[in-house]
Amino acid sequence: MPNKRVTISDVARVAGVSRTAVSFAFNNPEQLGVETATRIVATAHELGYAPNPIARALLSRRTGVIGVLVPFTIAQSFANPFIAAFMQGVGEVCDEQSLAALIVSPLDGSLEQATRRAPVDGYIILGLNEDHIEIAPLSRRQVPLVIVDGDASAVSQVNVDDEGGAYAAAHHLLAKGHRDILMVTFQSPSPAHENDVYYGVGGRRLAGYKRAFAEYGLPLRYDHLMQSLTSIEGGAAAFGVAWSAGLRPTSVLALSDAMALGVILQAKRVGLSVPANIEVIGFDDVPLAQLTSPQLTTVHQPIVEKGATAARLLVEALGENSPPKKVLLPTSLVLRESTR
Amino acid sequence: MPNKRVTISDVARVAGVSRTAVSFAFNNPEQLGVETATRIVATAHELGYAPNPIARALLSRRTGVIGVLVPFTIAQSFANPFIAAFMQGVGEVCDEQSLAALIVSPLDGSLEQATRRAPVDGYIILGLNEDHIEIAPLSRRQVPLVIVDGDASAVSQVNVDDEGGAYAAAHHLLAKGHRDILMVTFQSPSPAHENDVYYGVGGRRLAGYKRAFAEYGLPLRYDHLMQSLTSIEGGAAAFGVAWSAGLRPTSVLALSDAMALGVILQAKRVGLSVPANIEVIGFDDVPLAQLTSPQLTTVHQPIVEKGATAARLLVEALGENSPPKKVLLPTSLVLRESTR
DNA sequence: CCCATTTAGTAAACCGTTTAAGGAGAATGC
DNA sequence: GCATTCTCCTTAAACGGTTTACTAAATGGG
Repeated sequence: MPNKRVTISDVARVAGVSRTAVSFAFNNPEQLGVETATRIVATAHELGYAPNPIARALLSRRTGVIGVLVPFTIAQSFANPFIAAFMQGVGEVCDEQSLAALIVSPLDGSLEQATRRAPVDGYIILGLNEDHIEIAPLSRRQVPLVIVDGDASAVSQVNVDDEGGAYAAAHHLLAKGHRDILMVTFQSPSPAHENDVYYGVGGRRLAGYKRAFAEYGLPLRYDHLMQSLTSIEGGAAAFGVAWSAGLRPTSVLALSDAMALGVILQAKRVGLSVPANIEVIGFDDVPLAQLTSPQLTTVHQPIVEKGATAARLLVEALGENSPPKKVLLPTSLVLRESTR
Repeated sequence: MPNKRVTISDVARVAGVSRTAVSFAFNNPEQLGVETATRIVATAHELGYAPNPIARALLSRRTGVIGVLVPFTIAQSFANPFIAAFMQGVGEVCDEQSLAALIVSPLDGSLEQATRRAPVDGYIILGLNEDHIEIAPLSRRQVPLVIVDGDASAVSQVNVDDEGGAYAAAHHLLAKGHRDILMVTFQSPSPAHENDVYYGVGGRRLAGYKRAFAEYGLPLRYDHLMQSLTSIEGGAAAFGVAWSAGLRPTSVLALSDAMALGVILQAKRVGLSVPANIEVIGFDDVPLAQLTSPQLTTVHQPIVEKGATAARLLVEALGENSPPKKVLLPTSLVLRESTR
């Protein structure tokens, strides 16, 4: 029996004024006599009145919330150190702009469905192109967007040099003489063509590996490519499968740090020591990578900065007609203990 | 020049029907002739119409978003492994109930201000009592609430056995003969009385330490109690100050894992080896605690479950008049490598 | 063939605010 | 002393939907 929330009308009635007067008392006190204004405020306080943010948002067309569209469940997102670091960057801008950030996950498997329900002013979109089937309706509706780790022309985008970073990682191993290199990859969301492993972030990173291999006159061996989920468990599973299949690589290139950590875990389980018996390089350089043992050699990308940049671009896009911008952030190979 | 969003009126006009008909076409198709309904849906699709979630929320009094009120900035929250684990639990319930979760941070230093702007259906409140000055207005307004790590009577609450867990940790060290124990604590938010270190989570944990000390006929020595921020840096700083002050403890009790990790870091910096020269016990058992080197001995609390429980209770509170519930989850000492 | 019922749609009210336009009375200008 | 300007407050419309009540036409039963 939650007795109805007290509205502006209640305050108006009790104070014996119009609803407009109450609104003025808070937002435009100079329109009112001092005595009336203070009386209204007092009544409001007494009644425990707080303006309904939804009603306000409807009128102002601003919720003060920005959405971050991710292809994971909410639980997975919070468990994912990459997302956590990214959101930290988004959060910095939100804090400074007095905004809030909402993680928007697929609803019944559909991101588009989810966007129909989320009360947000605009979206940062992770890992999907502007013309992706789930995203296109948004741009069509002129919803302010920023694409991260994907392609866009009509809206702003933020990317990192995935290809270059991956090249550096693969080159490093090849230069040290490794020839039996296992690659652990994740599935790209909805590739443009079936079996198109070159789509999206994963594709760009693989392209980097490929270029390095090519420089050594080697092809990218698809039988040395294990696909799994981008999580510690996924990485462990991938290495487990490879090992069971009889592969005995001398090093591993993982498409994400989480997978790399899983690989290391599983390698230890089958009795290998890292980096003595097998060297492992990850990708992303999540904060966690410095805390594990061994510390992870990985391709650094400025995740927090990426999040902050995306948020800043979205804030811009929320304003008057601002032209779309393209930002490319650098990557770099960070040598730690999981390689010799 | 973002041409206005297409509204239900636009669709109605183009399709040559009333706004009601358009609404029916989506929510109540059986009220309409099949031919009309499909025509309306087609027009809507063509125009790229999507109902405005805000308008909908205003009418239904439901946004589908639950707020998590935390005393940190958004950026800090996402960087905080405890919050991350907690939100993972909240997220599990959100995923299953098709809800979203919004982290609500202080606005201009005031949580109460922040709650006036957030478009949410109810709040999970971390670490503040129901009658806290920032919270009271909410309960007064009958906003559905769940208090976590705090006291409540009119609304549901979720707690863990902080006192018991802390007791176990202190007891463990004392039983091994330690007598020179440093305690690293964080400041409780807005204590009931000035200098009341026994307020809130921190207070309950300290009380547990105190009980263990008492069993050994020892007082809680306040000159062995360093207060700092609950972060890795904060822990490092606290140990640094203690060390500089000439303290040479044989073990450390930290009120959070983050602080414990900071202590270990700083201990290593001054040339100590953990656990050989100094033993360290944390609190919380964040997922990270198992990945560090040495792995952290700590008091386990079921963080994810705590988040999920809180979310479930809030979902209940969102429904018809449901009585408030009190849940107490257990804690347990987990021995790992930071103790011998 | 007439009355009752169903079908297919509409008009109007409502959710809780803000804002543009306006009006009554007091103060000011000339 | 009358027109004009302030001051202070109100009325009404708007934001973008949903829902209740109602109506006109079609159908059915006897």
